[in-house]
Amino acid sequence: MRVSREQAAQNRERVIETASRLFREHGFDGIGLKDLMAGAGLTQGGFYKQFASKDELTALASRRAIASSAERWSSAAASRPGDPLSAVAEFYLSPEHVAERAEGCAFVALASDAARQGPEVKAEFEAGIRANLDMIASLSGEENSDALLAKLSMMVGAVLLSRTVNDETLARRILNAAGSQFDGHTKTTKDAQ
Amino acid sequence: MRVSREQAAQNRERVIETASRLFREHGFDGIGLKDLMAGAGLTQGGFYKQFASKDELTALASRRAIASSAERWSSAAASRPGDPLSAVAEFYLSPEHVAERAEGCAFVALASDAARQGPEVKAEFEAGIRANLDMIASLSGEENSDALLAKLSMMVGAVLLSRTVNDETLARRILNAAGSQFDGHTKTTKDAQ
DNA sequence: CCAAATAGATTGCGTCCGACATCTATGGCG
DNA sequence: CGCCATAGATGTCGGACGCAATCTATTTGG
Repeated sequence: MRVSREQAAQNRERVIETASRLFREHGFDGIGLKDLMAGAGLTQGGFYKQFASKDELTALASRRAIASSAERWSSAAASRPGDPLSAVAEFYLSPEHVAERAEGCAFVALASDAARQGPEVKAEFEAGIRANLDMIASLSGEENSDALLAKLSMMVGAVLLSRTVNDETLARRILNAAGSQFDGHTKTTKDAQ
Repeated sequence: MRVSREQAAQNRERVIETASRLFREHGFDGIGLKDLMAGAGLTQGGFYKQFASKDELTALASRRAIASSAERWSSAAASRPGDPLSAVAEFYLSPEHVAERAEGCAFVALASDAARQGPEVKAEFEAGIRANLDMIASLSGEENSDALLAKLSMMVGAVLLSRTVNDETLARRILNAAGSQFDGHTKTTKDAQ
């Protein structure tokens, strides 16, 4: 059935938005076009009128996922103007964020997958990393961007590793270990032995 | 055709070994049983006489990949007895290691995938993280295991992120940023601006 | 100690399912 | 009315998984 031009544009956006969540949850190879479209309330048939290929949607959804993650960073930073970096770390390294696979950090959820994708997808990740770095640099006033890159790497790695273990206690220990690098001894989550 | 008992055992090992490399290269969902068996010089037919399911092979191959990574850590550490941790970092954060997807660190290559797997696979990653932590703790003599966990997270995150970008210069910058956290200013790779 | 029977590793084929991609029909918007 | 976004059906391919046939290493009866 034909829908309004505006409706069609909204549908396209909804597909991208849905894909950004479902890809994070299941991986690029872990979910098919049928389920992606169904997640947006559509059927698979119309997919190729909106997108050239699954790869194109992969790139678009990557950009969306990364942008969504960036918003969470800046809103966390805004919540503690005095020390935005530790605010970001506290949010980022929380068990709640680790549990939110579909809406959590795109780097954590998709980096292993992205490494195997083509230049289009990698370009989105590259731009996302640069943007993220610029953002926390301007927020924190830190001049040494290498130190920020190292911290970003650590945060991504910590959440990633904490998602691969069964033991909840170990998962928190990893998060706390990374968190303690930010502020000496401020606990970022409830204590873990 | 029947082969000797010993030959069959070797075949099984070769399948696991092959899978540990091909999974790292293509992801758990990125390669099928046919190609996995073909990589070991066998056909798909006999798979289920050796393994209960693809998931079982996934867990076995994860263990193998992690063990293989651990060997590289300890051999790197052994190459510089005076400062094993920086030796590990230098090897780990090198562009060569980043390029070696099939034989590089299993955490980097498979962590995003592992986070979506069942408890069997996660158990292998959990054990691998613990073993890795114990190893570098005894090697470095560092008592603060949280500091080591943070460094491990940073190294994994740095290699992971550097694999997701197109720009080689940015990739090296990420690696160097992580490397500089180990020894103040020792360069871990050739200069990147 | 050898030959026949058995065990079992591997193959090739088949089934079922879901993937991506394409085409036609529909029916409401412009 | 004509365009076009969507639905539904279809094609082709590759996925996981299973089974019967094959052929030989191993075991065992003589």
